[in-house]
This record gives sequence, C-alpha cells and structure tokens, in this order.
Amino acid sequence: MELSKNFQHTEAELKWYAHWEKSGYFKSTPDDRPPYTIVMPPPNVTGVLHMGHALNNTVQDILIRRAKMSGYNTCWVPGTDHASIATEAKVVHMLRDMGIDKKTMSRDEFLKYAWEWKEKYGGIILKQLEKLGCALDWSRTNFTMDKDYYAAVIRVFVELYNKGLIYRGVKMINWDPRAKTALSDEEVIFKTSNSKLYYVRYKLDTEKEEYITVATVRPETILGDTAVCVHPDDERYAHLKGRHCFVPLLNRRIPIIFDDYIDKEFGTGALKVTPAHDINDYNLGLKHGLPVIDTLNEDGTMSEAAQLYIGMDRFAVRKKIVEDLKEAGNLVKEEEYSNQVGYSERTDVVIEPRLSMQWWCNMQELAKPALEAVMSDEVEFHPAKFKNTYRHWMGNIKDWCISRQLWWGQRIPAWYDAEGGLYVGHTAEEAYEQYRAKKPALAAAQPNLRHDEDVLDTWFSSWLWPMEVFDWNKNPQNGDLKYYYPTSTLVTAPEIIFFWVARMVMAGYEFMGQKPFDKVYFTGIVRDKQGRKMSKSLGNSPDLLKMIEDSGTDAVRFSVMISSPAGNDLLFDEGQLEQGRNFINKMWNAMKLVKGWESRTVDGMEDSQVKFALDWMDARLAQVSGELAEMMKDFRLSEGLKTVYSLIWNDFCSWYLEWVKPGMDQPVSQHVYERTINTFEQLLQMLHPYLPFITEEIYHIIKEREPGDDLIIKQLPAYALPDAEILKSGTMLQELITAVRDTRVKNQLKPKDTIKLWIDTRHHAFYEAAQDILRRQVNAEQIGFTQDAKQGCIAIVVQTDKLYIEAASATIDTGVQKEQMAKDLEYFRGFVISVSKKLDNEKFVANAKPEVIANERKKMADAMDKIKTLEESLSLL
RNA sequence: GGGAGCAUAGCUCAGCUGGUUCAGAGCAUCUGCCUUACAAGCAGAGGGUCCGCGGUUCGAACCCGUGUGCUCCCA
Repeated sequence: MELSKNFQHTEAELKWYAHWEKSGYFKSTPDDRPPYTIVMPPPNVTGVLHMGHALNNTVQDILIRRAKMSGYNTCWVPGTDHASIATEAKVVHMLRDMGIDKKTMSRDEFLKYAWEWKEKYGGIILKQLEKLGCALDWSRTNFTMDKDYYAAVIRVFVELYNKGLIYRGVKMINWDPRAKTALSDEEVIFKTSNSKLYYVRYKLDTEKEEYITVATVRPETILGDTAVCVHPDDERYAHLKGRHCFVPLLNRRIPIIFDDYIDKEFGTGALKVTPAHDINDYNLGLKHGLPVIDTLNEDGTMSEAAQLYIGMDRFAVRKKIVEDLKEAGNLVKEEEYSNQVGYSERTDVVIEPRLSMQWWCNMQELAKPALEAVMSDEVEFHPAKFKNTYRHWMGNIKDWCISRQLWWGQRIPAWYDAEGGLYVGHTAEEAYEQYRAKKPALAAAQPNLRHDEDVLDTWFSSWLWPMEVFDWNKNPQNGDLKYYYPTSTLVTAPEIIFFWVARMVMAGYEFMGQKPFDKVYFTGIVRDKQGRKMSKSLGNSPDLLKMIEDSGTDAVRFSVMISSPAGNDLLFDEGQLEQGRNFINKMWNAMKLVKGWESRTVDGMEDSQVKFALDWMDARLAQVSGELAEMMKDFRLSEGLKTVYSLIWNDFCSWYLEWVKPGMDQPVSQHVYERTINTFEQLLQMLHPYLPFITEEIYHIIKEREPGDDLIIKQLPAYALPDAEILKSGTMLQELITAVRDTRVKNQLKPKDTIKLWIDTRHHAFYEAAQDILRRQVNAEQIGFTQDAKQGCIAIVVQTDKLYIEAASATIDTGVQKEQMAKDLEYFRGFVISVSKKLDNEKFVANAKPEVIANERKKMADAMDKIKTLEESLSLL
C-alpha cells in the first residue's frame, strides 16, 4: 500500500465515523458490564455548533471513549432542547420575512410553522456533532418536545400542583417587551451601563411654594408614582410627616411616606415610589398600602394609565419627558451615573419589572435534598469551588416563575371556567371531570373551559432530562432507566449551574428518589487570545466547521483540550491548532518509519544492543499509564493530553525510535519490530480518546487487523509496576547523550565528525547495556573505558562519571572547561554547606520526618561524590 | 452591596498533605543543522525578587494576616 505523505483527515474522518457507527460501537444496551452514562446537555434546536460546544462535547467524548476502553458499557445520549423563547423568536422572524404577522394567526397555525421549522433546521447541530467525532448513541436521540417527553412535563406539573408546590399569583416579574413574556431571574443579564441620574422636584402640597427633590434614572416611570419616600431619621425631611406632594406634569397628589429602607446618602435621600415598575418600590407599596398604576403596555409602550405619551416607546418617552420636565421647571439637574441594567438573555432588550399574574413553583422543599446532596459530595462537583456558588444560591432560593407568554413549548395544563374557577389535569377531559364534580349543575351545558394560553419555561422540561431520556414517565420500571440511572458524569458550563444543574438534582430526588448523576464536571468559558468571551456580537468566534474542514477534527480537538484545565477558562489560540496539526504529522511520520521496517525484518537476529531501549520504553509506558489513569480520575484532561503528547513525541519518537532505528537499508530484528508495533499500539490507545481518527487510522495501517479489531473498543492493558532501576538508567543515558552533544556543539564539531569516547566509571553494568546506543547517538566511532585522565581530550562530568572526548578536528580550550567545572564545583560546595546546616540543626533533625532526613543525607552524599569527581577532573586538566 | 476565585519565564499554565540545590512543562525566543520518518522537522541553549509587606516554622511558591491589581457569580 502506498502511504500518503500526510494524514488525509477528511477521508479518514468520514471512513472511521461511518465504520464505528455501522459496527454498533456507539450503541448501548444493558448487559453485565458496569454502565458509564452521560446525557449530553441538549443544545437548542436553533443552535449552530460553536467553540463552547466543541469544548463541552470533546470532553464528554474523551470520557466516554476512555470508559469504553476500560471495560464499561458506555452510553452517551444525544438530543436537543426546544428552547421556547429562542425558537419562537426565530419562527416569528421567519414569518415576518414571509410577510406574515404572528398576531394574525391562530396558535395551531403558528405551531404548524414552528414544527416545520424544527424538522428542517432542528437536526443541523446534531449532524455537526458527528463531525466532532462524538461517540453518541444516536438511536437514543431525544427532543424535549417529543410526545412522550411532553407528557412527562405535564405530569410533573400536575403532580407538583397537587402537592401544593405550584401556584398562580400576581407578582413583580421580569418582563421582556420584545418577546412579550415573563422571564425567570436567571434569564436576566445585568450589564453596567452609563445612565443619567435626573433630579426632579415635586411641588409640596403646602401654602408656600416648596419642593422635594428626588433622583431617578428612569424618569418615564414618574407617571406611575404613587408616593415619595424618605428615611424616618432624615432631619432634612422630618417636617414633611403627613404631607403630600404633586406628581409633575400630572399634578396627581401623592403622600410622602417614611421607611428605613431608604439610603439617606443616595441622591437627595428622597425616593419616588412606582410600585408597578420596580421590585423594591412594589414591596414598599405593599407595606404602605399604596395604589399601583401600571403605565406600560406589554410591548414597552406607555399605556392609557400613564395619561401622557400613550403608545410611545419607553425610551422615546424618557427623552421627551426630560424636555417637558425642564420646560415645566421640575428638572433640577442631571448627572452621569453608572448602574447595572437588566437585559433579556434571549432578546437582549432592557427588562421591565412588571406586575403580572404568573405560575410559580415553590422551591424551598425541592432545594433541601438537592443542597444536601452536593454539600455531602453525594453529587461531586469538579472543581469543588462551585459548591460554594451552589450553596449560596440554594440557601437563598426564591420561587421559580415557570410560565411564559409564548406558544412554542409545553402548554400549561390548566383550564378556567366562566367564573374563573381553576382546574389542573393532564388533559382537557380530566379538567372537565373536575369541573363536573365541582359544579354539577352547570356541567350539563357545554363545558366551555378555557385552556391557559401560556407555556412552561424551557428549563421546566430540561430538568427532567437525565430521567426522561430513559423513558421514565411511561415506564418507570424499565430496564434502561434502572441500568443507566443515575448517570455517571454531567459535563456542562458553570453559567448554567442554577438554570439546569441545580434543578436536575432537585427533579432527580423529587421524582426518582435518586440523584441524576454521580459527578459534575464544569468546563470553562471559551475566550479568545485577549481573554474576551467568544460571542456572536464580538465576532471573535472562529468558524468551527471551517476549522474542522481545514485542519481536521483531531487538530481541533487537540487545540481545545491542550489548555483547558477544569473550571478554568480556555483561551483559544489558532497557534494551538498548528501545534495539534504538527503533532498529528509527527505521528504519521513515525508510522511511516516503522512501517518501512516491515519488509526488512529478520527472525532470530541478534538484538541485545537495543534491549535497553525496549525495556526502558516498556517501563515508561507502565509509568505514564499509571499517571494518566490518575489524571483521568481527577478530570485533569488537559494535563493528560500533555502527558501523552510528551510520551509520544519525546520518549517514543525522539529517544526510543532513534535508539532502535536500524542504519540505512539495514535489517531489523523481528522481535524488535514486533515490540515496537506493540508499543505504538499502546500509545495510540492512550491517545485515542483525545484524537480518535488519527489513532484509529494508524492502528489499522501498522498491522493487518481482523474484522472487529478496532482501536475504539480495544481494552486498555493492565500494567505491572515500572522497573525503577531501568527508568533511572534511561535518564542517565539521556543525560550522557545530551552532555556529549552539547559538548560537540560548543566545540564546533560537525554532525558528521566522529569522536572517540573514553569513560571513567564505576557503573559498568549500565554501560554494558547502553553503550551501543550511546555510541550511535553521539556519533562515536569507539567507546573505551579508562581509569586515568586522557590527555588531549575534552573532559566533561556527567553525574559522577568522567568522560573524555577525543576529536580530530576539535580545538580544545581547557580554559572554558576549567571555568565550567569550577562553576559547578562552587555550586555543589554551596549546596553541601546548606544541606549540612540543615543536618546540623538539632530542631530539624528532631522535627522533620525520617524520610526527609534520609533524603537530605542522600543529597549530601551525592553532592560529595560529585564534588570529588569534579575536583579530580579539574586537577587533571 | 454580598459571595467566590486568581496573581509563578515573553504567553498559557503545572507545582497534589510546607522538605530533592529560590522552581517545572508546552508554546514563543536564540544558535547550528535540508543528518533519506518528519524543516509541520532535528540538535543544543538562554530566560523567573514565585505581586508588595509582615507573621508562623528548623524550613514557605505553598500556611496565616495585610496591601495592591485582576476575573467571575449574585443582588
């Protein structure tokens, strides 16, 4: 077979993904192996794959593939979220482009369009996940609006309602005037903005012309004012007890009230109170029995109740009212002011606090077991620092606003009769049953119950994800649910810890009586090189699919994994992409080298001169395999990749292959060849979870494989403890090679110039085993042993061995060598002094652990040895 | 305003229960090599007041206090 010069990623990706899928490696059914389960955080159906998904899903794929190779029955469940606001917005936009106004259509017509849209575009993101190489069990793909899933959500609503945890009530909510729906607190993003603080004076209801001045950033809300409030201890206003003042422009008479909620230092110390449009004002209003005047329409324009500017947009009114106040003489001054303004997470418009009748879910009871589970590590958080965030939120949890004024989503299963009576049931029939039971006299007539118009918050369906993807609602005793639940690891971003993670834990305990997952791994946020969060609006997010096309999936996966420690942000840099590509190229070339030996192997050939390399490489494999297992256990995935990268590039390519490499056109021992292939295989196995395609490709090129022998399912071998002695010897050999090469460079020896090497050592067994490799690696024509100084040679010291390099063309500068040795000597003498100070210190000897003291003694002895060697060498120069 | 976290080489980060000589890696940098696996490479090298100050300890990058700077989350 002719090998291409480089790895052809596109071809390999298509070939292997199809092969894996066809072979059923992604598919999971319960068996007697232990399960390892991950439910993928379902992306929005409207979504397009971006860097965040790449990181998140690569991490999951690594965990799944590693578990697959470690004896687990792995199941990774894909799916999408119906994302009510986002999707509805997209569909509304699409309709507008078609010239259709949502207002003119019925609910059913709209939903028909929405479903069409979903069928057409909803699968795109899942297709894109294939490109990332994700080992997902596609037969289990779920959607949060599937029929069965829908039913589960309705059931949960009814159950919680019957338990008294869901109720209907008028409260201050966050209103999104563009989407025209309520939002939960978590869906509001606070941004710092440069506002203006307007000082407005209200005429007092007294004989004299007197005023009280308030400060506000939202002057348009003046029209809804129903009081002015000051602090009871504020002497400036003490005389106003029981007084009234007039709302500017309207001349509505409102009371001056006193409450210690007021911050005397802020503004003038006087606050205008608008109970309809500010949560704090609302609470003040409740306390003082103030009327509520709602001056805004649902689209953010002024309502009839405002009396002025009716139908104008709130921000236009803000400008206009400032002018009018100025004209009326009520505007005292304005100043620059920086404050936090809430924006809608979905539509990015400024949120209006608004009083409204909504459905709520009481969270107190649900939160208790969920908080306990995380605090006790029943559900483990990685990194653990997020436990604090979680505790803080769960400890101060508020009721959850679960209704949304949208059509796309699970419709709230509540019905109303003509008198406003409320019936909650799974179906309209059930609601009617209740109605008939309650009002038998009226029931004979046409039922005529009105179905609630609202749908449920998207997260009210997502919180059931880990259980409902295994068909909890229809068949709670089914084998899949029993086998796969609780799932093993949830991989997600810390920004949805409240939206989703916390609520899944609550739902798990409430409905399954069990946690939804054992561990949660929080990935970081993907940022650009300058540390800015990647976002559409900044345009700093690279085109992921183009990157995959250009550089290959493996290179992309390498680039996102090489610098993404758990919970820390990932700074993405195109340079890492190049590093990944270079690494893949390196392995490809190593494969070509080894493959080139295949036709030159000789059975039974003498190979004792490279035995050292084989043994050392085996020891390194065993050593690193242990380290890697530890790292995977702790989710130190980035470190794991670095470790394998270095093992392959440095240990295997730079050292091992160079040590065993035959000369040009020389034969290779069959035994060495087989051991090398075997080593290569083990390296590919360690790397496979990170870079699945290149590894599978090389696995099949370096050796003919039986059908079904694929790397993806090859089980990791068990390693014996590495031989410490051979590891130490390997390091010694590397040090020797580097030292001689360094000397060669410093003495301007050409790579082709050969040398003779004389060694004064006590470690004869080591040189016996390693001298042949050493000779070839430093281009020595001969290695000899000596017990005397060799004249006319370059002398160096490696550990405690003395080396003499004889080179025909070298000009020997003993001055430089002396200088170097003198420097080393000085250093080691200083070192001995510092160590002996320690050892002479009675307190140290008394307090330090025995092994620490023993270690210090050994350091001392080693340094003394080294000094002795250096002194001898120096005296001979 | 409340909470969490970070500060180590030019950059990104390791440094796990204080104890291998005031510290490691990758990338970047410098020098020399087109040595038939690989110039997407090879060989070699340089580079750090571990943010400042104070304390605990025989011993501190690591623990405590404090100052400074930065980031994130919540209100």
